[in-house]
Amino acid sequence: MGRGKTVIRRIDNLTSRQVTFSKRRKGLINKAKELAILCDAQVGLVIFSSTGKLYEFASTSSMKSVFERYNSLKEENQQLLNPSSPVKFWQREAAILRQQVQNLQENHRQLMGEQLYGLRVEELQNLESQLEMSLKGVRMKKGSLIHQENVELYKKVNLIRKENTELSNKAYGNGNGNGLNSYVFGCGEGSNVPVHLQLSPPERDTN
Amino acid sequence: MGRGKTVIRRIDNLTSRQVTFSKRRKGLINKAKELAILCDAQVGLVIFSSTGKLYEFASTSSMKSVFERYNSLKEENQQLLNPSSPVKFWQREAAILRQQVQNLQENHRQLMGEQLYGLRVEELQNLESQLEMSLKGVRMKKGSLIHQENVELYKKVNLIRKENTELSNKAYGNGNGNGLNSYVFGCGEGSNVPVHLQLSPPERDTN
DNA sequence: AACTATTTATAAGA
DNA sequence: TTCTTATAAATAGTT
Repeated sequence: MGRGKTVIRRIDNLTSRQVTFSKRRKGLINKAKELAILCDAQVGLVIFSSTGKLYEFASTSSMKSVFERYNSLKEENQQLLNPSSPVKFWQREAAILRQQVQNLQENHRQLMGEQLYGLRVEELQNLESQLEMSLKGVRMKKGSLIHQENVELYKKVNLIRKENTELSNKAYGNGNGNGLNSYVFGCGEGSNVPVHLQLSPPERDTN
Repeated sequence: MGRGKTVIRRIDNLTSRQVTFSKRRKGLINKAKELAILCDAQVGLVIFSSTGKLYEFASTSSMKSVFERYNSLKEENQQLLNPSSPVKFWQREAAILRQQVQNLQENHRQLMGEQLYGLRVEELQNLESQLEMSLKGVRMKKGSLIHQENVELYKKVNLIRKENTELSNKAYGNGNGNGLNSYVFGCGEGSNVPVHLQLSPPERDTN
């Protein structure tokens, strides 16, 4: 890809070899990244220049984890002779779990309304029903939670109001106030207007 | 490089992800080879597919030598190379995966409208919005799928109708039939009633 | 698995 | 080194 066709053979000229190395190294690492992201793969790449300088890329946290995975997998071949080895057990365990994670992830994505490509109309219909059910459940829960909170707030306000009344009575004498004046007490600033509290109306259902 | 510009983001569709993986993996390994030859570099490349399958390339005799060089340069522990405890690795792997499964399962249950106990109103609100979005996506997908199927059926029916007309003309001579008779042909049994097909109305949106 | 329209990478030149 | 540009190569979408 360039001004001329290139034969794959060691570049003799030092300068152009270095330039090519720099360009292609960048390209290679970039492609490794893209593969990892696009295809959900784990990639480890190590490059030593002819002068011994190290360049690396690992799609996961560290090159170490890539190496470990590589070695563990390679180890499998040697452990094959010993079928009852604990390594085998854990490898199988990991494989099962990995599959489980993949299934759950796919399921999750579909529940999030993504990755709907392969589905048939019937399957989409089921998904839709499921989502409607879920939505209903969530809305009910939210509604009852809000209701409950309101009830508690209402109680609290009533309690405070009662306290106010009692304080008012204490301050102005027992037979004096009619109880309505108690509202001018309150919390000092900002709350000198009577508050009319009631339960909030039930959540409207948009369905 | 292809029929369309590609955004670097996980490919949702499983099939095309696998196809892309296969193509790009080949390309990447090829580029790694070329870099090694052209620029006289030592390259090690390890790729794990999302299903856990291993692909590798090492420009020198073995991946091990690449790792050794890497480790000696990084001055890291050499125990990676003589894996004294592959069991440990797989145990850790399994633990991580198990945690992942648990998280996904909890998430899944909440998306299914279950296990909503600990959530606050705000969290429920977010969940509700998410579900509404998902539902919208699913309905759109379903709608377009049904529409598409209808369009194709419509085309097919038109084609068959045309064939019928032509057959009718052949059977009764060119100037003879008025074309309507063609309907009495058809598929033998069960379909001797003229069918009036049209595109179905757009999906009603219950939202 | 092929094909091909496009995009992307890069060789050569500045 | 870095930028530009012509061209080779890779590959996304399609068959």
